Amino acid sequence: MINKQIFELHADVCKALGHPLRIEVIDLLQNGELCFSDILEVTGGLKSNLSQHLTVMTNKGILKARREGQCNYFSLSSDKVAKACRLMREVLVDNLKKQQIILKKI
Amino acid sequence: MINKQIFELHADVCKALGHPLRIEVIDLLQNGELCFSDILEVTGGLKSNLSQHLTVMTNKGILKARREGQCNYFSLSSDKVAKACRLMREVLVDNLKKQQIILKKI
DNA sequence: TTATTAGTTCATACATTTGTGAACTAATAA
DNA sequence: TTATTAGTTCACAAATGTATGAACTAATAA
Repeated sequence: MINKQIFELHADVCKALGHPLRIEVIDLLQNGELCFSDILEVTGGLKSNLSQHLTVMTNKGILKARREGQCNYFSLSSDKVAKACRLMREVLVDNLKKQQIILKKI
Repeated sequence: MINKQIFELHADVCKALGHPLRIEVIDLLQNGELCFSDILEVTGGLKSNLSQHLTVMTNKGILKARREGQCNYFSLSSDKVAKACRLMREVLVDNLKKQQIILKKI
């Protein structure tokens, strides 16, 4: 299949959403760009770990990086990422609501 | 942080998109429900493997399963999943276009 | 020049996901 | 009852992803 290659690339971009720290970063950057240390201050954890996650997200094209002097600023590559992320959050919320309804029946 | 739990749940739902076979299944189901063997016929591979992927997607609430006699029918839990998936595909396509432009400059 | 800030890269250990084939279950047909 | 169809579950090996701390680089300040 010729399409299998597309599915691999597509899944690869989607993988960039599949980690709690990366979701947190996407959430943070919805209000505009932030530099590395600002992101680190909010998320906590090791800087090496954050740096690696940001690198992955940038390589997969969901973040843009812009260096200015000592600082490295990160932003979402497009609003499509934020939109997709919000839709998946809605899917989560809908699931949790359904589970609540099931819970009440028991 | 109280939010960290949300990020974990959110990432967990997003993880369900991060595999080529699962992307292919989401693509397939955009036209409506299909039973297991119909999906297998299109995607190929081992039935045990497909079954496990479908189970994960169902558990994470992005697919619904409906048993009818011998057959197990699968469908997208909501159009939000399909929409998010299409947005991420657009992100991929935009990236590939940008790479093309860079390539031409070289 | 030396020190500091801001972040990246690397090696490695650890954890999670994935693929595989065999064994299993549940529904229907012979 | 026995066989077949349709799919699930299981155990385990292989591959991938993640966290950690130490070493590194590049830009600015003293």
